[in-house]
Amino acid sequence: MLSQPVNRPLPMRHFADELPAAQPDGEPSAPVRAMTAAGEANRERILDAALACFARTGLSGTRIEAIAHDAGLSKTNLLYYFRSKNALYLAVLTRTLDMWLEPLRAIDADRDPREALGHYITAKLEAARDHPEASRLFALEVMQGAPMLSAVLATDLKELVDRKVALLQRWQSEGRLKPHEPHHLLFQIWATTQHYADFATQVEQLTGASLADPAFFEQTRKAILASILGSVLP
Amino acid sequence: MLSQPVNRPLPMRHFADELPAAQPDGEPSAPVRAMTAAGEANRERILDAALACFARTGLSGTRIEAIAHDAGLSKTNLLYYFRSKNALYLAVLTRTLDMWLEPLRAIDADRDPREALGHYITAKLEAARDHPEASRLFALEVMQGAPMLSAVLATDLKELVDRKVALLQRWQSEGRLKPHEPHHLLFQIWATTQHYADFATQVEQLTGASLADPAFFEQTRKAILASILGSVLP
DNA sequence: ACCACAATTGATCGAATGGTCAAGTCTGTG
DNA sequence: CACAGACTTGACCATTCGATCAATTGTGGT
Repeated sequence: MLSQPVNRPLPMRHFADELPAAQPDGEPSAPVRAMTAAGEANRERILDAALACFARTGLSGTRIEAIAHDAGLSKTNLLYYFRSKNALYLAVLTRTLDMWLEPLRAIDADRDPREALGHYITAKLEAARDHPEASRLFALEVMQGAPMLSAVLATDLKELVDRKVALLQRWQSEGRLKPHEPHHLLFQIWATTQHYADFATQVEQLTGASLADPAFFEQTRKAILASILGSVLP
Repeated sequence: MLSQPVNRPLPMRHFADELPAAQPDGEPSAPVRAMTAAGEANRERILDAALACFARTGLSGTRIEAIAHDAGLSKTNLLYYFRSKNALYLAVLTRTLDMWLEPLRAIDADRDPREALGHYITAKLEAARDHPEASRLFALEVMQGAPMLSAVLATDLKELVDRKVALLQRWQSEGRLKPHEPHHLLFQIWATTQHYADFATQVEQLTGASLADPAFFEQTRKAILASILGSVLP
């Protein structure tokens, strides 16, 4: 049984905690005094270190002390900035989520379908190359049933995807795309691009290369584009 | 510091332990007496329960007691069959690996490329439908750098993949497949099919359906076949 | 220079949990 | 039936790890 949280006053550094912050900004409404520059920097370093650790060993697999060590702080000091491991995990997730969803938003009704989808695939593959930890973090989270993210996924992501699916359907009805269940198209793009981040170990073991290698990146991009665009463009 | 393992005699049930068993069969070389029928059944139930648990919460996230509970045994009794959590985890992995790789082996030089690849994709999608936990287990393991599987992956899987890649290249040089980097073809098949198992939560949240629904399964299969076969068949 | 509060630390607590031990009970075989 | 050894159990140990607390140091603003 958990002991009642007591809810004593204590440091205002702990804002984006268990529940999504009331202020979407993430900043505390009226802290008595602003956070020191060093403090801000520490927060960032912690979040970076936490992302790396959580992406590598998952929530339960990472010791809070390892994160602190990687960030160059003591465990206790880390707990000063984030009241609990769960709070830190959630903070990392939310901080990364926007960046992760952004490319999808860029699929715009004004653009040419071929160009929009091509850009999207390229952007996703670049994200897989530049932020593989973010990809792995979400993969781990979603694969385990998204215990912390299900709410956001069911609302924000769902809504965003619904909009894009509608757009793809419109393009289809206008004859600018071949008939093709839009959801599957999205899944296919996600799956193939993220595969190179999530399973980088395997990819490297089998091909000897990684997305960090520009030639391999371009080869991969071409392969994905050919397969996916080929099946949806008229 | 770990205390020296002591290595006392003790029960012979513990065979496939930390390291891959000397006997690939997995059976102890000459047990004083054979395992009881009930014992065998328990072993299986433990492995089943462990697969489900590990796939849901990962190695560090599952308590050994939860597995025991799901299998209907006491924790101590489970530890009688598997000397440690790691040993059990490894046993689950190896037991599942063969089943997981089998469809790839079925890609045969004698068969027609279209038929062989079509069968492979279908088989992988069926596996994703019928054994999503196995898919998730491997995904978790590989995403974390395959700490327990890297040896097997680097040898068995690598060798198998090399053979199939060579076959695909031969088909290409014979003009029976369009030129297409074979590794990417395999990755694409793996990524798209496994996606429906690994990210089932997300798929269900966004589409309201799962592979368990025959109509959705068939729709998915068609979509994947169209995209992948379309890009490699002449 | 002072002071309120941010930042940092080391000691410590307590629950969770992997694993051990000693003592059984059950069962197939001679 | 007797017994060796498979199977089962509950008590217990040791450690890890998240989290708390009290106390100290650093620092920005007046």
